[in-house]
Amino acid sequence: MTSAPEPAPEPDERLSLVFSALADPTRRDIVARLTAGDATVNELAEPYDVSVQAVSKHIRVLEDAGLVSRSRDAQRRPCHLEAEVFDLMTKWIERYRRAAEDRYRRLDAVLERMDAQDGPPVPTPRTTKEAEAS
Amino acid sequence: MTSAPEPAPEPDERLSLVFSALADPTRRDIVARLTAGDATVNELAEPYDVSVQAVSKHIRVLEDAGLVSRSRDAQRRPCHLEAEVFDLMTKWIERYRRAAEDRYRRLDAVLERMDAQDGPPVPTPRTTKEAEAS
DNA sequence: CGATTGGTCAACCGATCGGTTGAATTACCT
DNA sequence: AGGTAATTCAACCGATCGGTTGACCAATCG
Repeated sequence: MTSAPEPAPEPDERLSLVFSALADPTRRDIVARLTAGDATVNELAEPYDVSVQAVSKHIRVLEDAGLVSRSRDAQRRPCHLEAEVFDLMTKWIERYRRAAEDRYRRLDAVLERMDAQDGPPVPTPRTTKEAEAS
Repeated sequence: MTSAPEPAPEPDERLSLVFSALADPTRRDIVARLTAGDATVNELAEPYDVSVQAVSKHIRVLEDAGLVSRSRDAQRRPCHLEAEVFDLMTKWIERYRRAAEDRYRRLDAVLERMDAQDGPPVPTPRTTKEAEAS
């Protein structure tokens, strides 16, 4: 009972966990430091002026988000940065960055056409309502 | 007093705001829908079964994070998705994704060397403690 | 003008968060 | 076996979060 088999969260909740985990500056700093190599809880806790328990909790959050994994080394539990998750984030972000770019391009095209002819009276970009109707 | 000039948050806090804003699935959904075009608060609130005030708050959070901007159109306040912020996130993520990759490459090199000679007795990756000493 | 539409402000509520302290657990070391 | 180092568990605390309801602007329409 001590180790539940982790019911494998669906990707949307996974994203929530990852973003939420990285919303805390201390947690981001821990991630940054782990890029230099694996580290134990005590090593990670040393630079901050909070209790070791607090850092342990932070690591737990990162672990639940899939950002770090841990192995066993005697009584130590070294933390290891998982790279895979960054791909997940990059994919999510890239999708919307690209969409925004496309929107810019479309707007540019409209402006160009407006410039070529005289002024059509609808310069406002389409709302989602209008988009649904198409 | 009603409109403070926004003291321009430093990049680290900015990252906290962005990640925190995107940690909520409703907010991510709003962002997704805004890629199809600008939309008003009421339009954005319509699909969800929460109050308009709640959605208004969500939009406020996205705005504070710099993810959306708003203009005026009569009594309407159309929301517009800001693309710039995604670059900030991508830059942050890419940095650590790359670092993780480098770490893999270094490990591969070590393993190769171990394979060429007989076995050097230190297969464990360096800890941050050790990294500091170098 | 008064009524209505679009949106926000204010106060409140239960849940979660980041932090604490104290006790328990686990594995090593004489 | 006893001691101690590394980590986690448990209970608690104040602050913030996501949500509600009700009142309050602000701008348009009759």
